[in-house]
Formats: sequence, structure tokens, C-alpha cells
Amino acid sequence: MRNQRAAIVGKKLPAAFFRREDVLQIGRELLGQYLFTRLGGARVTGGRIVETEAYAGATDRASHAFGNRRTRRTAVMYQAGGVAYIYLCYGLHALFNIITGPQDIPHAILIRALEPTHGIDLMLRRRSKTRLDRTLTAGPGALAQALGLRVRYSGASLLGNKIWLEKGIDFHPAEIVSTTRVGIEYAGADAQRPWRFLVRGSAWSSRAK
DNA sequence: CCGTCGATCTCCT
DNA sequence: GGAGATCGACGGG
Repeated sequence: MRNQRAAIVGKKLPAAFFRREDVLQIGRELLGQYLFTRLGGARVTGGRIVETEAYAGATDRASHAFGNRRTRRTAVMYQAGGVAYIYLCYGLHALFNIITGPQDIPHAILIRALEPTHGIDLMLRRRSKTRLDRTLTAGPGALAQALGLRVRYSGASLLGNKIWLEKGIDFHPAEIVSTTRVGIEYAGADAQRPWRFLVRGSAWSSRAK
């Protein structure tokens, strides 16, 4: 009942959504879905996802879990889908990922941008901004900061009432752009895979090169 | 508008 | 010792 009450705009995405094997398909389907947080207080913050990147676990050179590498940082990637993987990038920025697939399959989806819809004033405060524009939540580091997502929440369930997803828009394939992922030039042939997904024409996407 | 650069944690060589 | 799933400040055109 508590979880029902936590829903803001629609039904929560269930464990079965996250535990499917096809990380590329989930990466596409996450576009248009709502991501919400209620962290450090009563206020809900979030919006509709407009940009994702899929990381295909053991076989993907761009993945932290390539070759089934296990470190303290990446241990949560091996849990069953539906938990957060949050790590520190360049020593500064928390990057938020959704772990997908069955247990021991370390698939992850990086959430790169969203269209803010809820708790915009609190997100502005977390980002030390006064005006709402695309820089509030465009780019994975900016998005995580706006939502209050810190490394300490890595491993948190996405099925509870602190961090969760809800049903939003389902886009037609023609409304989705797929292109190469950002910042993984070291990944050889995997750097060329079109595993970054964007809502076509969205004004809220990152402009990373 | 664009390119450059510093910040500074985790993991790898 | 070096690089990285980044961002924002700064200086030049």
C-alpha cells in the first residue's frame, strides 16, 4: 500500500521490466518513462527520461563489468535487475545507472538526460541554479546531482519509495535516435556500437560529442 | 560560438 | 603513474 501511495503519475515499473535479458531493448523502452527520487526529505524530484546508454556487461569493452570484472565498485552490477549502480566519474560526478537482466548478468543502462517535471525548485537548488533550462538535467553528472543521487545509494532498490520509475510515454521506433556512446573511445570496436538512445528532437538531451 | 583546462576518486598497469 | 560512461569556468574569435 505504501508503494501504491508513492506513485505520482502512473504505475511503478515492476521487477519484471528490469530483469529481462535484452539490455538494448530496455534502453530504448526507458525513453519516456518517469524517474523519481524522494531523498533527504519529503519532496519528490524527477522527470521523463530522454537519453540513455546501454552497457552490455561481460562482452562490452566499454562496460565496467567487461570480462566479468568484479571490484567493490562493480559488485552491485551482478545483482538481479532493478537496482541502482552509481559510481564516481573523474573523481567528481556521480553517474546513475539502472542494472538490468537476471542475477550474475551485469548489464547496465546509464541515464544521461531527462525532461524535468517534478520538484524543479529543489532540483535547481541542488544544482545551484536559478533558471530552468536544459543544463539542469542534460548530461549524466548533472542529472544525478539534480535528483540527489549520490554514490552512497549505489545498490539501492528501484522498486521502493526512495528511487523508482513509473510508466510514462512509449515511443514509436521512428521517434527514437540511436547513435554511438559518449566518452568511450578506448573501447575499440565497441565504441562504434549505436547503443546511445535519444528521443528524436527533444530539447532536453545532452549535447555531448 | 568554440576549444582548453582543472577538479580529484577508483581501478588498472 | 595514468586514464576515465563529466562539468563548468575561462579566454579568444
